[in-house]
Amino acid sequence: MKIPVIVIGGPTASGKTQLAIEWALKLNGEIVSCDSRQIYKYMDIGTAKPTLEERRLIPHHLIDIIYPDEVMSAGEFQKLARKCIEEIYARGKIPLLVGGTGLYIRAVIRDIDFPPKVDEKIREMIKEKIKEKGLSNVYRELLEVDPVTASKISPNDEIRITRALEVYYATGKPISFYRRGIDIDYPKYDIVYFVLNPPRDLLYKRIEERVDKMIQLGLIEETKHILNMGYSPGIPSLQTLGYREIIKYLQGMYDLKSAIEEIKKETRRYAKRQLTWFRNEIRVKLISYEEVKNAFCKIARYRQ
RNA sequence: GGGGACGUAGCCAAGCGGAUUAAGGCGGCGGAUUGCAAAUCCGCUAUUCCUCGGUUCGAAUCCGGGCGUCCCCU
Repeated sequence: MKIPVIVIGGPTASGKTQLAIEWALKLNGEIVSCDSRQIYKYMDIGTAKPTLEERRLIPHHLIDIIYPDEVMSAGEFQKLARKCIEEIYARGKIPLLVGGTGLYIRAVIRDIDFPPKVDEKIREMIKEKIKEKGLSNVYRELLEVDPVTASKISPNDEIRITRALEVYYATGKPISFYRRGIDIDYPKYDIVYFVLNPPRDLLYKRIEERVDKMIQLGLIEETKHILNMGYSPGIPSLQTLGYREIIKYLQGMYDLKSAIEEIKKETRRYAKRQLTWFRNEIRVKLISYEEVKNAFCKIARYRQ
């Protein structure tokens, strides 16, 4: 028998946290956060983590699991989340997978096998090569060793070109080899996948309010604090929306007002990207706030 | 009342008679996304240049009237 898993996705500021807690209480569930930023310690305000009270009310997993200078990946996350889900279920509770990182959710619930871990040195080597020979030449190289993947990637997409090439060098096989036979079904668990989909104007309003609130709560101080601990402003975790702009403000590249405007704008765009992802994810149920109650009926059978 | 400047997409803005089928930026919208994903990347977004008329083979570009905005003088 497959383990039942309730998935709640949705764009940032759509109210996932609150809904998840509400449902977890009703279902006797526990929450597995599926958020690529809330995994970081110290980054609390800017990632809108659930409060300590909320976490006391319902156990939340996979929050605060690594330090800002550590790196998480979809593959690593997949393992961690699956372990959580199994443990929760073994405890006689219902796992709720909730968050805004669509790729992480997909990695957990679909049957995706990621290529084996690649030595950091290989990536460094490729980055060096890009610096020396230029991205277009490195892209041409990918075109030769893995034309299938290359044709799907933009010649400007440095991150994906690097990845495809590093997998090729590390394993001798094109990354497209590892993508074959991916099942688009949900073979792993018994999934009910909801996506919160508020009207665009309401969502944007909520984003504005949330960003203002983050500033009030001390996003600037939090950023300073992380920097003071010795973390470099250049590390991937600090490229996170919000922290990135505040760092620029602290460096004098923005005045505060512009920084805040920039965060709002970028958050809107981020929400849009999330919606694109969720909209095109298979077998999801997009629900408005009005439909939330009705949606719960579909999962009420799990109530104990 | 007199003089001057200007009026190009939601906003900013280039073009100043024919390589324009009207640059570019911002914003907006859509999409991709398989071990960095709150990252990264891609696409779309003015059949028309305030308006009416004129000059011309040809006008956003020149001329005139109208409307509007701004500045200066009185």
